[in-house]
Amino acid sequence: MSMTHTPSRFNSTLTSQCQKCSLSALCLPIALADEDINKLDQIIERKKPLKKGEFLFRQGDTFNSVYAVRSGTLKTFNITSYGEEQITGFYCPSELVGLSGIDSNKYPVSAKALETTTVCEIPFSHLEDLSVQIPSLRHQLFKVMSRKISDDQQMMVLLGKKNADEKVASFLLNLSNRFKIRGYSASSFRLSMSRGEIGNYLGLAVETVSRVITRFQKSELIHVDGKEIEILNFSEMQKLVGVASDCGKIARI
Amino acid sequence: MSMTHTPSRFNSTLTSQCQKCSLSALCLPIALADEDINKLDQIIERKKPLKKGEFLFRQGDTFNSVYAVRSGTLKTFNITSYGEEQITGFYCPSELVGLSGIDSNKYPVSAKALETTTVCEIPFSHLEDLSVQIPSLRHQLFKVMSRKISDDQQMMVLLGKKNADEKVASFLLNLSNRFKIRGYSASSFRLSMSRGEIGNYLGLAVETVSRVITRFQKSELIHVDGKEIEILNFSEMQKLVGVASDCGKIARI
DNA sequence: AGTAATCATTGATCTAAATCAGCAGGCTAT
DNA sequence: ATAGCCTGCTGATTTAGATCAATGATTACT
Repeated sequence: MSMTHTPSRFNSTLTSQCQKCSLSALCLPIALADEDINKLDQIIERKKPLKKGEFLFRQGDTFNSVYAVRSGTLKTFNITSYGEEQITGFYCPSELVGLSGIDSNKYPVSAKALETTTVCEIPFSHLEDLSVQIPSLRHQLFKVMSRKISDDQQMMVLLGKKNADEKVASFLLNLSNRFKIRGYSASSFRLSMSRGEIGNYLGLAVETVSRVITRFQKSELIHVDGKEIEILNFSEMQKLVGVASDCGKIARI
Repeated sequence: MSMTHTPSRFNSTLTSQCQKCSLSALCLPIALADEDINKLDQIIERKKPLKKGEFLFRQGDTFNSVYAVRSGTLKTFNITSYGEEQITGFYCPSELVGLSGIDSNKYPVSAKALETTTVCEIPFSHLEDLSVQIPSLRHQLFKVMSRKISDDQQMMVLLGKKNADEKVASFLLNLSNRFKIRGYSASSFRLSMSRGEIGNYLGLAVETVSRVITRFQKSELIHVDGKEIEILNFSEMQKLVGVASDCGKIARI
């Protein structure tokens, strides 16, 4: 064991963690040269796992870092003036959480683990500095933020214009695609969030989510067993959400 | 008239347009040194005014530039799979349009003028280059994008959780604040969008918008004359939208 | 293992907002 | 001017989804 620093299971400077990480093709290192990945690697802190229900940060906390999910799932949410929680997003491995804190230097949302979750902490000031040295990293960062903006706008369309069936179908297909991109099955996966959380996110009552899911199962679009979901009929599901506008969206990385 | 380039009413290289622009304190030049403002100024193209109904860009167009609104108002919208328009935002002077195009190199929305509107075109590749030289510009750009993300998330809360009264009240107070920040009256302004466009944006039917506005007028919260709006009772309006969570949001630049 | 607590499902009822429909005031184009 | 067309307003009716209520099914706790 070295005396000068304490390499841990979560942070070794001998070899690049990012290079070994199976998510590097989806995460910030995308399109970076090996030596640049190493530079990025050195500013990243691997944190110890969060247990289900633990906070990564809270609404109002001072913003210092963005976080890349390594494993598990997070939700972000606001507390409204009536004290209810409003979920603004779910985050899968390789996705970046906390970007909304840059503007005001405080996180405008809280982030909480839906299951045991590990994240890479990326101090934003270091990331900004590094983005000056590495043009492709800078561009990637702009792309990630831009992507977030257009995804959120799609979400606004969903909330403003779609009915319950379309909302739930969009949600399931969106998750399916995110799993697919990460190399998991697109047709069979486990929901890490509760029906209540799905409803909260989609602007629906729990009961409505439950009824829609039951209805989808009866019409053999999906098969459900608790939190396990299997999508049986993709083309019908896609028809439901409106293939033309959404599928392109949903299919993009 | 020079032979080497053609200075126009909209683009003079002799003096910095940005420095003279009354919006510079709100727009990208915020916090820039004079010489840096000049550098920024030189990559910006002032475009000739758009007439009401003209497009700035269309969904699917190749992304090259972001645009700062100089005067007038724009709306951005998606065309859904059913061919309906879904408005995703309204843009006032000093606000940046087109950031959602960075990711895919195509604009995922269309942008259209609601009235005679002038914009500054900012080629994004130049802006990116310049952001390497000017740290405060780079940081400002990250901030603007971050701000957009958190504003859109507030909009998601509005669409998902609020009733018709709260939606319309939030909308009016949000506009009011944007006018106030720009040095116009916070209490008295003109809506550049139709009732139909407001409803579309808020996820409400035109009739509902009309009824809510009439109701607000009857309870003396506002006074309305066509597109002219006067807010008579700010505190009641703020109570309606839920002061705690939204007002801080709405009040920020 | 056993009990409490939370989560999910289903049915009955209610309601906010959509839809349908009719009309009036402004604008544009002839 | 005048016809035709949007835009906005209001009333009547309908409906999708919320709310209320009750009961299983999972999960968490000790």
